[in-house]
Amino acid sequence: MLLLEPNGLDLDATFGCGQCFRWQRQPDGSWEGVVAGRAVRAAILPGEGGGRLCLEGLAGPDPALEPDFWAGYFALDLDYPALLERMRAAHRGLAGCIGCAPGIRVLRQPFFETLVTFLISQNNNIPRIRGIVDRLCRTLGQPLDGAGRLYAFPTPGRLAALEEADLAFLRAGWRAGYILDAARRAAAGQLDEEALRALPLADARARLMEVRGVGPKVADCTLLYGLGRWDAYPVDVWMRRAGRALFTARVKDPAAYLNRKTGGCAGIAQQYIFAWARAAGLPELPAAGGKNGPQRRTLTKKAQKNPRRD
DNA sequence: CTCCAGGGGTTCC
DNA sequence: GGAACCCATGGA
Repeated sequence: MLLLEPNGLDLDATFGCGQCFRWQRQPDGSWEGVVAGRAVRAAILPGEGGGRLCLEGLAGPDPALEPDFWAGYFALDLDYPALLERMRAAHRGLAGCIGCAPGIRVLRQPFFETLVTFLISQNNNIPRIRGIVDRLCRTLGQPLDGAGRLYAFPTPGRLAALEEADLAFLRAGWRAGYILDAARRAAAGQLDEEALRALPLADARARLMEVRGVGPKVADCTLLYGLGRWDAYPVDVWMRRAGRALFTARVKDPAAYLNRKTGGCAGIAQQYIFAWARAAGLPELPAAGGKNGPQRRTLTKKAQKNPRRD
């Protein structure tokens, strides 16, 4: 068992915000998840000073032996309270967004699974993403316990040997081919994690986008969540982007900006803005400049399907 | 039955 | 370059 200073970390908000898909909430409010072959139960124990983050090992190395690994995963090595204070001070609209979920932390997730899960996430919704990822791990990941409940994420090598038909059980649609291409490149050493961490941002991004199915959005999410590239969006950049989003929308509709095809990632600020959008109930918004205007597409589709007039 | 879910590839102009 | 369309699924 490992106890860490949570520094304001909110597990529900962090695991539920759509940056990760393998943590499962338990009836008692704790969370079970597998990270890089380590299965743990996580909970915030009440106590003085915001309590303690408690990590109980379920399989793999005991968390107590790897405090740095877990502190890194939860980004506890960053002074998040100070970071949030800077963000709040720098932008009024952003302050409101942060207020909706101040306990969200951008996790540092394993590279390959982040890449694959965000390939799966495209044009998809969170419950189904979770289902596909679960089937993927359950079927092709290494079992971590005797109960058949905990599985590691499949390795690139395991996936690289498969054909698209072998992944039909995933029911992931066209994304299956993308997964295989990513796996084959990773297995062949064409997606070297350390290189991607060290490369200038634009180069790392371009390298990722060589993978079939990786566009701007998946690349950005992988850089941020899976490669710890905080520099992908240095403070001034994400502040400017978030600021532009909020100002453009007159602090009314940041989600419209975030839904734009290439502008989806506002770095560390992104999840707070999404939290704001969720709290505000965003669905009916007419996505400003989205991939294709909803009404338009409907009309076109209808017209195509029903060419005859009356 | 229709829409759509936090993309991306392809194919037009 | 931008715009339109397609891609497979499953839930509402």
